[in-house]
Amino acid sequence: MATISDVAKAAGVSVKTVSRVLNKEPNVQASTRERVLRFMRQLDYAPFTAARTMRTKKTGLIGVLTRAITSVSMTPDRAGLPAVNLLKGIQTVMDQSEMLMMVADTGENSENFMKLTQTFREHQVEGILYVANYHQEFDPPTAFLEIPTVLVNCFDKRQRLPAVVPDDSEGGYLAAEAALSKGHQRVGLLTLPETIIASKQRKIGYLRAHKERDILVDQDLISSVGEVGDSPDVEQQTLKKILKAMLKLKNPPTAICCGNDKMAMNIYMLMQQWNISIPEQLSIIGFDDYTLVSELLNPRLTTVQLPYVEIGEAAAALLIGKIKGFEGGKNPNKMINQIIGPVVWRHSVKNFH
Amino acid sequence: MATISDVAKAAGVSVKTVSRVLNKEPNVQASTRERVLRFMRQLDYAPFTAARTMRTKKTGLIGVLTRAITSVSMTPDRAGLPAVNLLKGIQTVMDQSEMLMMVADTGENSENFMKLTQTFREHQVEGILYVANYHQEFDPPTAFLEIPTVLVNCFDKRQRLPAVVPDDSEGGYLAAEAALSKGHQRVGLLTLPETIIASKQRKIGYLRAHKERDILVDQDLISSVGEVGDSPDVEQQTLKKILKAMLKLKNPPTAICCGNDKMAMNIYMLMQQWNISIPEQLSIIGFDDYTLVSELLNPRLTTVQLPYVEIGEAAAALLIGKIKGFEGGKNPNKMINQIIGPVVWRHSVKNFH
DNA sequence: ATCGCTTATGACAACGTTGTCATAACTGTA
DNA sequence: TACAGTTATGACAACGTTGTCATAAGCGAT
Repeated sequence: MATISDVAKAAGVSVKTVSRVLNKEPNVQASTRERVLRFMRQLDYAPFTAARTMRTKKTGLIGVLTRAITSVSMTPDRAGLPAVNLLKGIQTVMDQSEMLMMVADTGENSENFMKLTQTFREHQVEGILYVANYHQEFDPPTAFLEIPTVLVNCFDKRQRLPAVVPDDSEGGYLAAEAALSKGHQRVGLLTLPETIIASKQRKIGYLRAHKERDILVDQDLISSVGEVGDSPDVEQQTLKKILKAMLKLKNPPTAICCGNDKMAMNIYMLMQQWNISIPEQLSIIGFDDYTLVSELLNPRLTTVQLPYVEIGEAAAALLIGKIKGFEGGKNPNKMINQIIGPVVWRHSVKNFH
Repeated sequence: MATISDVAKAAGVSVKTVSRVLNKEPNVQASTRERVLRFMRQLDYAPFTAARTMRTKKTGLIGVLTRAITSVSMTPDRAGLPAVNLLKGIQTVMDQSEMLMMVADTGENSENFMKLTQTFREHQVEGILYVANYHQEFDPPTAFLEIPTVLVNCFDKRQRLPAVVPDDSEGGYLAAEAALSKGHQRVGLLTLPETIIASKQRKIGYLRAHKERDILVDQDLISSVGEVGDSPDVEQQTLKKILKAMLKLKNPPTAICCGNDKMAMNIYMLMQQWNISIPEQLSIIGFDDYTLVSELLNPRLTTVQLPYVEIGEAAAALLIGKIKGFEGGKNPNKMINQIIGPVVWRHSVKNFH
């Protein structure tokens, strides 16, 4: 591999001059610059990042710590939108900023986690993105506090680190509104397990929407489906039971807000079995806009978009801003940035007006 | 940040001794080692990879060049199994080998591609994995030939680089056999666009299966669905037309092998509309085992598994083998390694026996 | 011709680590 | 007691690059 001094020798200049050309510094004569560049090409010279890093302490590296890759499941699980979409958003921004991602997947065990953080430190990453695969709380290790870090899809309760997360409360509001604004009076809410943050927050939004419209909330129309560890089969059975009970009420719901699009899909299946037509007899509102599901269901699913790509972008922009020293991202001063997408209107909600 | 010489000074030894402890070299007295380690912890010392790399030229870095992240589509497309599963397999092996992935997504434009390759070179990656998002041919740039490289889900026609790809021919054979072995005599084949390598090879396997059983192939039962650029809507229309024609034949198929699970899903929808029951009136065999689809369809889909995780693992093992100098991976001597999964039996194929 | 100012270039040290070689301190053997 | 062989340690250079400083060359104004 040719080095800077090989080029210098060939071009008959000092290494410093080659360095200047390399870094596009001023005060190099055009003719000299040309010649140096010519010899660089000729010798197939490539700068040696390690040496450069040694002097400048800059690597152009961003460490991405995640479970998004390993969590891409071969078996269908409760999880909704694949978390890789977060990476997609991050990738886009990194690409524009000439930064390179070092992706480390933590897999299942969290001891791996500390080891990988250490490795990042040794490689002198300039910033860290910690990407959770669903909206959750996260207690960052001290190493994170020493390097510019942004949390993605999770947050630090003690607010020491900036975070970008879905605005689930607003999402729950939008989901309920999707039904209420079309004249529905009895709107059911089937949430993911209650322990999940998204469930709690969306319920808050759902309640707010009812309050704003002075529509009384019926607790019989609200239920969480299953526990966190449930197998898909168990989950499906639980859903069936709950839904059956809800539809047997003397005053059943005319619309149901689902925990995610996959749950909506399961409901579609049940409705088909029970010969209940969507949306004529029952309207369905999903969550995620997992288009693989929402666009393929029949009728297509009206759902609240969970903008993972956007969230990833915002987080990456925020981080780059922190590193480069200028304020970047959507709300640079807020510690927790919340983002939610719009309702994507399709054909699963009946209009009573 | 503490350096090796800070530690040396604190412990009252030379830097070289600290270096020896760091690299677990022999010939260090136990007591000295202890003391050095103690001061390392105390000073929160972390070795500086850049400096180390400068001497050793080893980085522990593997460059992964891919479109698997960007290609995670928000809009439903023809693509089958998400290519991130390949990354998942790779990740597992890298983790075990103490290697770190530098993931660079090439996105759409291929000029990016050369730039990223160059960046890898500058960062002194010890090996490169090029991950295509569907089985295709690939013409590697010369830079790839100078660094240990393994192609994943694609291959070099001139066989200069080792590759791991799906065994689509065998897959096509297995798909056809899934029907033939259950007594079907008229098995349809609906392929993805003909230009795709998978389509061609699977057809070969399909034909071989028929030949082995001395069952005549009827060209009317074979068709490719759509062109590469088609929108989902157009594709669905095309599928509808082709399928309608095929089922109207005086001697219609009793089973159909699909290009992928998504296509199978579309067929399920059509069958539902046309009131044709699966598998009683028509058996369906998928491809991919995209469980999100295959496990949720009703009846669950019998399909040929496309083992992306395994393929990723094999490729990574092969690369690590090349780098570490020992023979690794499944078939270290073959340039093109083909892998396919088994038929996953579910309930979409009728048994005539 | 002289001065001051800008532009172009180079010499040299430094970054943190490890490889090479030298040497001191021990060990066991004759 | 002397000698060879092993073990533990350190001094120093080198890796490829860039930051600092020095200096030479060119230029316009006096």
